Amino acid sequence: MKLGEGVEAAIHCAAMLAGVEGAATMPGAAMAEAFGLSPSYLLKHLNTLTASGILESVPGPSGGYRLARPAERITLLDIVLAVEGRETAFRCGEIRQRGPARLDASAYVKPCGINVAMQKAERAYRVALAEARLSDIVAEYVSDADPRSVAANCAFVERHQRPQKSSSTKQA
Amino acid sequence: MKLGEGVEAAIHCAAMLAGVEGAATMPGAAMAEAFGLSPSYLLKHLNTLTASGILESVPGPSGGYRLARPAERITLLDIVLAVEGRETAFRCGEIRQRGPARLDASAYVKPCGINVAMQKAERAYRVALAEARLSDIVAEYVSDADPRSVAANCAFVERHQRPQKSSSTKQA
DNA sequence: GTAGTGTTACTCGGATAAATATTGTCCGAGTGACATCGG
DNA sequence: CCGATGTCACTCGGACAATATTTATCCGAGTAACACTAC
Repeated sequence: MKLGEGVEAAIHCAAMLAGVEGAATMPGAAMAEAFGLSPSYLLKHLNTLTASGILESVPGPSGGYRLARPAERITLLDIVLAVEGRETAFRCGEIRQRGPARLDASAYVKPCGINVAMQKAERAYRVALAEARLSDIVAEYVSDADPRSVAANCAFVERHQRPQKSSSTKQA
Repeated sequence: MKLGEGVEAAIHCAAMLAGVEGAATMPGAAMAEAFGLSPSYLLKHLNTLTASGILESVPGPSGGYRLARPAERITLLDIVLAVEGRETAFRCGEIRQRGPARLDASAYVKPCGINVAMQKAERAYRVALAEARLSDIVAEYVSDADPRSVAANCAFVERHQRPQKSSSTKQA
């Protein structure tokens, strides 16, 4: 029961990218510097988020990352599953079938009760994460957090975001 | 987001020990054979459960393990926390403080919103696990599972449990 | 002055090592049961 | 026959490797901006 370090970084980056306006992008190196992380390692996680369709990446100068869809349609569950993998934390190995006397398959058609209970708990976990939209996280941060912190982060975003001239579709 | 293999084994062992009557004990080697696991490795997890106060161990011949308290007072959360550790899966590294301009501590008195959301989800997970009592797991198994499986497991318990002389020696 | 072109610098992306946690195995300490011996 | 005693086998417990996963790093492919040259 341990989440990787990268989950925290991924969520923070996504929240920061939610602050960039329109189709502008922000380089991964800037976010790495912002959070004091290894640029190369952060890139790996951002790449994973891109592969999962949460972020979009633009190569070349003035390139970087941006959200692939509005922050209202991105949940913490999306990010966690992308970084940590989609499979459940508890995986039933069906060790009951290796029991004292292995009966034939007809005795194991009903699912293992332990597995059911564990999956039920994990579903509650995922539901709670799915209810946390990235836009909510950002909104609460802007309204509740210390104004100095908000101002500093907004200034950082303004300073490092790279507007896209030939942007195809999105305009704020 | 991955639970260790030992969690499944620990829960199955606890469920099996719930079937042991009175103060009788069951050797770890028997449970290892029952589930097709390495005896030495299973002992490690059972030892952890003992250290956490969930199981009791009796050394010597006719020794083994038994539940330290009634199955009604043991939840899946107890077992999971004992095996996987009590700390939360998501640990906030406060990377927000390593941001662009590190403000003084007064700007970070409010907790990180991301951490709050993650902990809220994990609390839901733990609540669900805490609601799953070991006695419920066993009861549902006895009533719902295939009768052949129940009979086989009961026979196995009867065959391998070691009654303790210094306590109420129940003979079935 | 303007358009074309070559260079350059900056970006992401994947392949490659180090560190850490998990899994698996082994041997030793301790204890109750059993057989033996003496009364 | 009954009790004391020494030996033994069986138990858990912690220390020691092997493996898998996570973390961290480096170098390469691609692209748009920039500077330069020619017209």
